[in-house]
Amino acid sequence: MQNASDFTIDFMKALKRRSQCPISSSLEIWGDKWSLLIIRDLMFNKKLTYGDLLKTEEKISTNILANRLVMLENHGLIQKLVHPESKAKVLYQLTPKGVDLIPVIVEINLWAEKYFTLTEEKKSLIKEIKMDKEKFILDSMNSLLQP
Amino acid sequence: MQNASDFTIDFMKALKRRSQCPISSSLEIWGDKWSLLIIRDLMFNKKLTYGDLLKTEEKISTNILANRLVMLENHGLIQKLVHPESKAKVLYQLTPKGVDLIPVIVEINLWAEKYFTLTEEKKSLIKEIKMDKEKFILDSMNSLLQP
DNA sequence: AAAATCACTTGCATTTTGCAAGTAAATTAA
DNA sequence: TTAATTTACTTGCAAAATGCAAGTGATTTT
Repeated sequence: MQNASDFTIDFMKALKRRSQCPISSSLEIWGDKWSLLIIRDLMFNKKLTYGDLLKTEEKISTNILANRLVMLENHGLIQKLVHPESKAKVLYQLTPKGVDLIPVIVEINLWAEKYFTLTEEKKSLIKEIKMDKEKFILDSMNSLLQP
Repeated sequence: MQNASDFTIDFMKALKRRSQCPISSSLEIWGDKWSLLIIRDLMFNKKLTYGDLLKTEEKISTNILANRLVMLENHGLIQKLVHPESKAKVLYQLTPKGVDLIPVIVEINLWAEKYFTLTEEKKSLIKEIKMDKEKFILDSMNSLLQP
């Protein structure tokens, strides 16, 4: 289905921008139902395997996950790492470009807290954000950027 | 194609959440390539007609625009207004729920400015945001919330 | 009255999504 | 050592969404 040259076509298509608008350009990379969920998971867990990402509550499909990981990797938001214990496993982590999406993730959380009913766990996370948003963002980014 | 009962099914489907996660719940409403572009346009222009929204640089298709407008309206992010001059025209504007997405839009702009080449116009907008982000957000929201 | 504009709707081809089975390489269990 | 399991995808297929362009009924303009 999706072989190397098909993928290249998709990737090249994504490089051709609908407009010069920053919002539009961004949505072309991660404006779908799944990509920010992957960013979310890597933000909270630092390094995850393909299998870890498959097991989330939202139950992403294998082909969608594979496709999104390749897109995010090719756009420089995530990178693959060698797994310390197993050649069969791949680890993914955010790049600095991906880490820079944390303020977006934080603002989405704040918006959602206002309009959705959330679990106590999510509520306490958001309470923590609200105590000092900028500090939360900075700490999260620093934590993710060190090895 | 999309009649009232088909639409109800779609809308009810969107109410059933993949998970309790705030990010996931949000993406289920506006996590696509087009919805935040509509929010963007209403943020900068306050009230727009269907035809105005069709004429943007990104060239959204008529069926996609119609579908997104209905979804955003049904989820309470935008509302329709009677046009002061014409029964043929409909005006759309952001509700407070939609206005509350401005911090998200702002953070996306800041992210994009770091990773894309932007026009001078967009650069100066972002320069203005950076001068005092919270003030920019507050002023934008207040401006949109008054009649 | 005819033509143009408006907000959609529709037909159709293409693309994407989602389900579930498949595959080759690596690892673990027997 | 062999067999079974795990891993990261890949694939086949049906359903759903997207995008192009024409269509439609109501309203407005010529």
